[in-house]
Amino acid sequence: MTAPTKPSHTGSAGPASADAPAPATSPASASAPAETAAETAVSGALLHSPVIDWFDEHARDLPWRRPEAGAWGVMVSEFMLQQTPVNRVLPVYEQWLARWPRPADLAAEAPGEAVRAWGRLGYPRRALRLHGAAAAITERHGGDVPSDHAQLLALPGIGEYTAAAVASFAYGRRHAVLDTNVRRVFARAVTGVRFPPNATTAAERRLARALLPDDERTAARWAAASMELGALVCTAKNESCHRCPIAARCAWQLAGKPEHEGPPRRTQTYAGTDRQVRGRLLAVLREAHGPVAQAALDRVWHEPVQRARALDGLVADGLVEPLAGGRYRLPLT
DNA sequence: TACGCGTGGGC
DNA sequence: TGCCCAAGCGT
Repeated sequence: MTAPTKPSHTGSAGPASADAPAPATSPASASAPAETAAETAVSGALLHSPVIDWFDEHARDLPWRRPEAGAWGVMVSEFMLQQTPVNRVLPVYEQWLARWPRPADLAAEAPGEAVRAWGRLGYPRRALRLHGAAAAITERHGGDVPSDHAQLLALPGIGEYTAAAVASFAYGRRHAVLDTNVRRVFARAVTGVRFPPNATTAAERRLARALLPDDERTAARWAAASMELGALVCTAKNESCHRCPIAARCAWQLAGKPEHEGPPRRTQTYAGTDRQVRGRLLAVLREAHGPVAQAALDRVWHEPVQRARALDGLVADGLVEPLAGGRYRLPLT
């Protein structure tokens, strides 16, 4: 119930408190400038107000941002948004919350029902983990989503980003929320490069912490605002610098928007992989309400070795339950 | 650290 | 058309 809706923020966005003296050793690529903590603090304070003001004006009205979503709504949305676009999440989110309005409601269901309701959002292990997290919340936290970062982090499917996001968005806590959007905004606005490194670095975490406003409420607004800026304006492709509230201070803009240097950005293959086979197998099981015969699964992929490997993988992951007589179903337990 | 893990839309 | 991308996590 503590979801911060649209509080005033214009208060003290105090100077950032950097814990580390200075990132003396910049990453191998030399992409990060050797900023002092003091310089970072100054630039951070200059960024907060324009970005938060922009957010107040342009933030999307998303269901998990409404007060009635609660911490559970925020948490469900964060699971679904891990690598899946907002527009595809919206309908599934609404159905999910209507069916399981509290963690205990989901925990009382078979995990296979979570997998089925997940539909075509992709990465269905997230559904299993969300079910597991709901069970853990019911058992260990009396059915309430914890607000403590460490307790969130201990739940299945919740990593560094999601723990910070739930604590910040649902409870207004002060955490560096470092997702792909924020990393891109920082890479451009502060570091002056087009894209962040492939994997999150210690330097990025330091920077995110240094840029975090001291005031808790302001920090939570900043987290949501910087993320939204990356999602709507400072996008990976076709960025809209003309709409950006900090374009005049953006290091990348000031440097003439240089092209990406360094290692190629990671791209994932899909066609012909086990992943594609797993997707087809699970699609059959989702649509069948009951055990499925081996023969029905055999039809989704012609190559028997890969097909068997994919099915074994699904079973090993707990997404599929093998039954006697070569039949399979979504897991009941 | 790098990789495996789904799915669909935009260009 | 392929390729790139989308609020990561676990190992």
